[in-house]
Amino acid sequence: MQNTDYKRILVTAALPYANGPLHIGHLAGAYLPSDLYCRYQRLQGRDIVFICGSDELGVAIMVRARSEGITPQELVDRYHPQIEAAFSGFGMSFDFYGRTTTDVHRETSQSFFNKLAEKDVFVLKTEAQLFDPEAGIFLADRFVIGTCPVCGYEDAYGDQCEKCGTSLSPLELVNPKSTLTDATPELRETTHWYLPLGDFQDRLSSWIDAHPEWKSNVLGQVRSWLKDGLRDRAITRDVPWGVPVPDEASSKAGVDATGKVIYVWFDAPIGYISATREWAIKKGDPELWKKYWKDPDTKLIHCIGKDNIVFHCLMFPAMLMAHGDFVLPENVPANEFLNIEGQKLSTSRGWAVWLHEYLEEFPPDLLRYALATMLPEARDGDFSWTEFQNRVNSELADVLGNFVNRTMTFAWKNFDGHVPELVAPSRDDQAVLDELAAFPGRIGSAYESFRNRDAVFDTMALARLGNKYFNDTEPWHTRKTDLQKCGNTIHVCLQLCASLSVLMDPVLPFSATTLRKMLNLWGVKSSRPDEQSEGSIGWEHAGSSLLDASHMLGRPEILFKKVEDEAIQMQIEKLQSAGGDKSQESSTSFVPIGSEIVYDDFAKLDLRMGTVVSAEKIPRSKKLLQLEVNLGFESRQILAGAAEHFEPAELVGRKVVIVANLAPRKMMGLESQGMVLMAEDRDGKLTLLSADGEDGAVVR
RNA sequence: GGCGAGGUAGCUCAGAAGGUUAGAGCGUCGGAUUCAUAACCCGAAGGUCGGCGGUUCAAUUCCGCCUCUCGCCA
Repeated sequence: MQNTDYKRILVTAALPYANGPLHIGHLAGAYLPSDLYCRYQRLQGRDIVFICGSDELGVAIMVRARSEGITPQELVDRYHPQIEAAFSGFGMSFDFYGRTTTDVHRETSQSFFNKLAEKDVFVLKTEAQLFDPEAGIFLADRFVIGTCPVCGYEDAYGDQCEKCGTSLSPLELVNPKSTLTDATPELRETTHWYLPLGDFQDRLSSWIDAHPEWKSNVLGQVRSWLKDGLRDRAITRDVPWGVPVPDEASSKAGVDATGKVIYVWFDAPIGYISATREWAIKKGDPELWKKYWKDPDTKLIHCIGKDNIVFHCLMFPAMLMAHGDFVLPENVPANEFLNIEGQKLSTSRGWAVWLHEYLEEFPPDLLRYALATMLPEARDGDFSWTEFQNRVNSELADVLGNFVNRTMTFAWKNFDGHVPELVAPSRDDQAVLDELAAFPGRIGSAYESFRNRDAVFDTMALARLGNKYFNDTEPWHTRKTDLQKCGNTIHVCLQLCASLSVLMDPVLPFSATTLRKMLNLWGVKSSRPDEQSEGSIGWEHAGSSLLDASHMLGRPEILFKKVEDEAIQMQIEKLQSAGGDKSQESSTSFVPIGSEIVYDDFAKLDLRMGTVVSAEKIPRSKKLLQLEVNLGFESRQILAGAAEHFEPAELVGRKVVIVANLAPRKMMGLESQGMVLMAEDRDGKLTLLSADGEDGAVVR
């Protein structure tokens, strides 16, 4: 149930991981939605604090720094300011943007950890893990590579072979190697703290059950985890980059915690708390943070992408429950993912729109608006540059910008830049003013329930209403026939502009400010935390007239310039060349030549010619085709992983080379008696290997 | 493989305690208009609501199976 009695709101946006720049997916997932919400709430005059910061700890950053030959601190010192600058360029209105390498964060995380240790929440387990003797650290599965015991692929990861898809544990690899140093890992015993999530299962379940209003994608995911049953999760790591396990906890447990740190997923959400503490310190009231984290009158909202659901809906709440002093999140409105031009976003492939690059080309409001209309609220969404252009040109410029512009220029041309008086309003005039009164409530309730797209759409509807009213009342006629009537129209249109300047502020904060300047409208509350605003005009006032008759307007200017085709074309080309170059780069590299063999090794293979007699798809398999191959003297059933490359019909009658003495193997319940040889291009495309010999001919 | 979320007009997406002609914006086509950023306004065409079955007087909406996309887990 939604409690509306909260006295204050605390909003957190997922901490971006400081190992690279931000892209459009970040913005669409967590940051724009949370910023819309916070700006709206500030205009409502609510007591709200908006917290975010860089997540700077953890193995991935350490590894990245190592590969660049710099220290982890140097790496995060590079990205933290970049990320912060991109956020600020897009107008993210954080009350505080922190980072997890601060003393306050270390202290906060450790005391949280200690508190849980004191309460005997943790479980300790000792296990053998792979240790890199050269780097002096324990290795996550992912950082061990070696030869796959199943298919012989030499660069299989410790958790899975990417070639044959087999799930592995690092201990199964032949010739395991550390990806950090190439050293051969050794098995060593190590002890770790675990959070026994199972102990919280019942409390988490009933807490989740009390929130049927959460988004279905979130509830579905969380219930699925709960149904599976929650397992213990290790919350410490043997890694030299993180918050050290505190002495109190380690001596209490009697464990030497040298070199052990708190797992990044444990300390990162605590980063919300530590950033709030730093905010309070900066405000000169160091205890102020407690009001937002510990007073049950606080409504806590976590804005995240869907990849973070389990941590924010189960793990962190369990931590907060275990600690006992903190409020639990009231909602976790997670968004889905945003694709770009129909393809999954991929930073490694260069398929991304980087925020700092965008800011060099276009004003931030354009992307804020376009993204807000495409937010992946219920399912994965798609960003395309032409869609961006359409949104900007036909909605921002044509509908909103043009409405403001036609109203303003009309007022200047015919009323000397003054707001005409409203005298004896017609039924049409009054009807529009009445409609206006409903907008703040309608848009507001959409923001309130995280339906941001609806909110933005309804905002634009006000400009549409204005255009229609302008057309219907035809002031360009009435200025000659009935100046009073004409004045009424412009009066009402100007009121709509003024209201828009407030109602559009969450999505288009920069343009809203420009519009207010054009209208010479002062005294509106700020939607930013850092601007001292004496303003008394808030969200609810936007439903009524904000401009007095004879109020002097400022000069009109174009609010939104159209985006030209060339600019869009450039962006598309840039994207494709970035994405294309990368894929070419990876595909130009041929698979390296395998290790040398002697003739006898080759002679073991019995290769034969054959003819495909029949071919059909195997119903439940994506890759496999079931082939009947005639070898002249006998017929074989062979399963070939070629379903994605050939239609069964096109294989029938083809001459093929097969490995005839390969041990039979069962796949999908069918026996495969051999293997059809195919050539695999760098892009993974398969073609048959063939010759003209008779069926059964030996291939040498 | 198990689980979760989705598959609705050309595009981006709403919606439906099951019930007369399934909606919006953009795009397209036609009309009207000229104050305005060749903008605005009006109208029209466009959908077997992923497929197949079932429940029902009635399903796109409920149930089952299948299929495709994305994700989580193993």
